Amino acid sequence: MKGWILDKNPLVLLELVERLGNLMRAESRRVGSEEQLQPVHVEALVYLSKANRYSNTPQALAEYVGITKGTVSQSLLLLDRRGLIERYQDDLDRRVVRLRLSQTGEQFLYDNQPQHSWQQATRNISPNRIRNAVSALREALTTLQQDNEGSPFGSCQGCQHFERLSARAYRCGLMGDRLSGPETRRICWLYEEKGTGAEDEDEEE
Amino acid sequence: MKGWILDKNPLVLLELVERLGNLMRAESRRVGSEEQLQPVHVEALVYLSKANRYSNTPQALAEYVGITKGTVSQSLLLLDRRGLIERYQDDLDRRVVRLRLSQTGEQFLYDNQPQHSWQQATRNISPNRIRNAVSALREALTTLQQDNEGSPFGSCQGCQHFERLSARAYRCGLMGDRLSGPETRRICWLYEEKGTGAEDEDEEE
DNA sequence: CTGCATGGTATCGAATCGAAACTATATTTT
DNA sequence: AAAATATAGTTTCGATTCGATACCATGCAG
Repeated sequence: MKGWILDKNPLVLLELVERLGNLMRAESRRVGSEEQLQPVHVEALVYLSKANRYSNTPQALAEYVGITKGTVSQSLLLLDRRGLIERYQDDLDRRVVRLRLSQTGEQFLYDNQPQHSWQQATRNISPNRIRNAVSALREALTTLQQDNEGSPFGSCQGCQHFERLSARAYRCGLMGDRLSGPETRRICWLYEEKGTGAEDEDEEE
Repeated sequence: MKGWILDKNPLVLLELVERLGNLMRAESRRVGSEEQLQPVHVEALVYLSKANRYSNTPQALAEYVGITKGTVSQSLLLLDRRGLIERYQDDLDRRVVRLRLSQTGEQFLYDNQPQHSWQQATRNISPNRIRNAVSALREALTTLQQDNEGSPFGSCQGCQHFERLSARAYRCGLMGDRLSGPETRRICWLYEEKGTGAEDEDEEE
């Protein structure tokens, strides 16, 4: 048994992350209960409100919420029946389905504000402390994703494919598209850490 | 410049917390799959390994994981059948059921180490940054719990009922029991924030 | 054309989940 | 002390998620 007290213990941090995660999940449950939506449905809507053009597909969503594509397909069916999202085919690859929030979906998020309680809860935390916490958790997330070789999910800043063409013009080097300023802040599952290269290469034995 | 303006945005922090939560949940799923256990079962085992004498009940567990007592009852039934936990009646109040990990349960956690990947992921984060992150998240948690009037869940340090009798003797002022050193570090759902507490300063790196 | 990979859907059984009814023990009121 | 109420858990029910698997359609390589 580890006899560590103190806030420096990573396990204390894990404890907090899990508890906060549980509470926000409960919040999603509360928000969705009125519309008969499960937490995962609310999460999906929130995700879609934040995903960029490469990441608004069932597969990306499945990776993001950590469930299988079959299950996601079910959830999307439900959300579609309720008119909260729209599904349409991709032009180039007709296998892929693209997703977007419908007007009703946008309205739902606007009315219910799943993130409101979090904003309230963090209103008195100084920007500095937020930034420090973000920094630490981001590092944990990056390492965790590398270890599990799961999909990254990040936004353009910090992505190795991100290119700045001029003051206000950006570009994704991987896909070749030009990106608007706001789009560079959305969630992308093609994200790859701008590593120094020789950091943690796969060393098998 | 390493810092990015948006890092100060609480929503970025929420995003990280939720993603880390999802990943750890997936980790629980992975850990439990071998024994046919659902994530919530693994979470319950981990909780029981950390709960103090006032918090090893179905009700506390239900509050902690954020599901209803009926559902928890089901899960406990399953864990009992598998021999991972033991249930016994409380002496004073015969309505309450006390829970503890069985030998098999302890062994299961020891063998599978649900927290291992987290420990790995945070191994390179300096104690200072951990402490800062803990401080920020703890404040968010406290406020969130107050707003939702949910149960607190904390450990003795920082609890207003905590009394230090001598160098190594402690006491819970609410329940009146003397507590061992290790016990003061376990999870307690009677926790109540010490009203006028110490303010933590911001530390930059 | 053929074979194979990939994105998504359909189906099925197992299990969670909340709600509500229910039991048993405690506590408060009358 | 009896009655009313509160509390801790269990049980039951129907709805839903979930993973696994099979399946379908499109893309792609040879």
